[in-house]
Amino acid sequence: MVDFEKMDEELLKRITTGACLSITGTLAESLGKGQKVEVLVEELEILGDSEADVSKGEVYPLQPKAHSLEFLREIAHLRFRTNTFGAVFRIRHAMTYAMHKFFHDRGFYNIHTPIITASDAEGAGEMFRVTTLDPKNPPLTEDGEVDFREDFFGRQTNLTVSGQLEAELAALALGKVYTFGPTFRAENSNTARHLAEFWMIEPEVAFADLNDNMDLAEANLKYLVQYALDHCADDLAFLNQRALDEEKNKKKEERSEMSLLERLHFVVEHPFERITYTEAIEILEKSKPNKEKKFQYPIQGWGTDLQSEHERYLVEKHFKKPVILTDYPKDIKAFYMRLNDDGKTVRAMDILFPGIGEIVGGSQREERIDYLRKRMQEMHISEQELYWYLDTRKFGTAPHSGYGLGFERLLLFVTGMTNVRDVIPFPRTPKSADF
RNA sequence: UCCUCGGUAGCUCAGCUGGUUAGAGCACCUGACUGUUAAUCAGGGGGUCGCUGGUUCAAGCCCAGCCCGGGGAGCCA
Repeated sequence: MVDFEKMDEELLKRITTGACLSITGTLAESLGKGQKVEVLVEELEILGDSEADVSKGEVYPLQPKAHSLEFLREIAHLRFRTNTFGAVFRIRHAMTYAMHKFFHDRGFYNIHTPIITASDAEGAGEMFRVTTLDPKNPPLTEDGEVDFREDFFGRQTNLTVSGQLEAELAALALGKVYTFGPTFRAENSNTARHLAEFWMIEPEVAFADLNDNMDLAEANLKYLVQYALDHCADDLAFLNQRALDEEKNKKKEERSEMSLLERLHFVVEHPFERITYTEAIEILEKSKPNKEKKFQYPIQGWGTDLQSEHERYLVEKHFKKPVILTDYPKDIKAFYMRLNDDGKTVRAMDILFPGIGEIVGGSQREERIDYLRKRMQEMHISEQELYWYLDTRKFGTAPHSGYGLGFERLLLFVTGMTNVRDVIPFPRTPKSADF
């Protein structure tokens, strides 16, 4: 509250949207509506003018009005200043802290797995090459190929697509470990759920089977959601209202059945549904949309991977809660997953969340070296390159399990935002690495 | 990468079946006002209509290619 007669008019004029002020005054009961208290300004200093050069047609991009998230993404260096992104990134911090607390309180050790890696055999996705060679004039071998022996590490290296294999090494010594770090995928994925650089949490537990793994993951997700409810109430209330306002512009059938806060409470209060892939196929085959041919991809019987529309049906229509799908056919899963006694399925689990899809992917690992070698051969994965991984099976192996949790996908659920690009400060996506 | 919708002022958008000097609200500037809380009153400046090429007497509007963004799909976390 400024007394216009006591303040320098020129000074007041300089206060534009975005300016940084230092104010000294008296806190008093407010006469205005919509607020209880206000500061009666005695001293006012402008620490930082928000100086757009009007003669050049410049403007401070943030205006006192609602901006589209797409526009704010283009000015990611300034979007921290909006109340929406303030709330989102405070929650991101809280979730980071809560993640470490969850694992620490349960006796897990945090392992820093390498970001630059020489292995490219994991099959988790396309990798980014790391090199210091001159792209215009690389050293060549006699065969005319690029000679990576001349490269910085003396071999081809990439950015990691997963810390899992290294985490397994640690788990088979320390017992319970987890990683929490950046992960890179050079896939040309253009969706609201994928980033080229994202953060992943990968716990790995010795002597744990798939059931232990599911229990851990479910507890993990519920703990984080509960932590947000307990510690980020103001920001969640704001985001809840924001989402409700957004929904007003949508058609009735496109609106969600529950508000953000209702969804968070619901997840904490209800057990996740656990079913096998085989049971899921049966449900889908008998489902209404399948019989009425409403699915774009009709259920082709046992063996094929589920499409997004099938996962959404199970989670959003059939069970109406998070679903853990287990025991997938081995042919659609990674080489390190433990083979079941039926010889055709593996001890895999995916956790599917409403509106997000796969938020967790994990498995009980194949600890039996013969089975593991056989799978690697079938999938053309070099034993020489992964000798260090096989060594853990060779020398005193143990049953163990783990999973990967996509941090940004979790944040989508907790914040109610709908695009992963809006829950990471500086998103990296195909054709976009600004700031 | 595929399908689909879109790209008009700093932002959000309008622009009818192609037809004179391309509009609104907000923002910005000037002045007035001042118990104001995102939108007080009056006036003003501001647009190579994504880019390139084509059709036409005439293109913001039609056609082609490209670039960028949204939504959906695939890949996955």
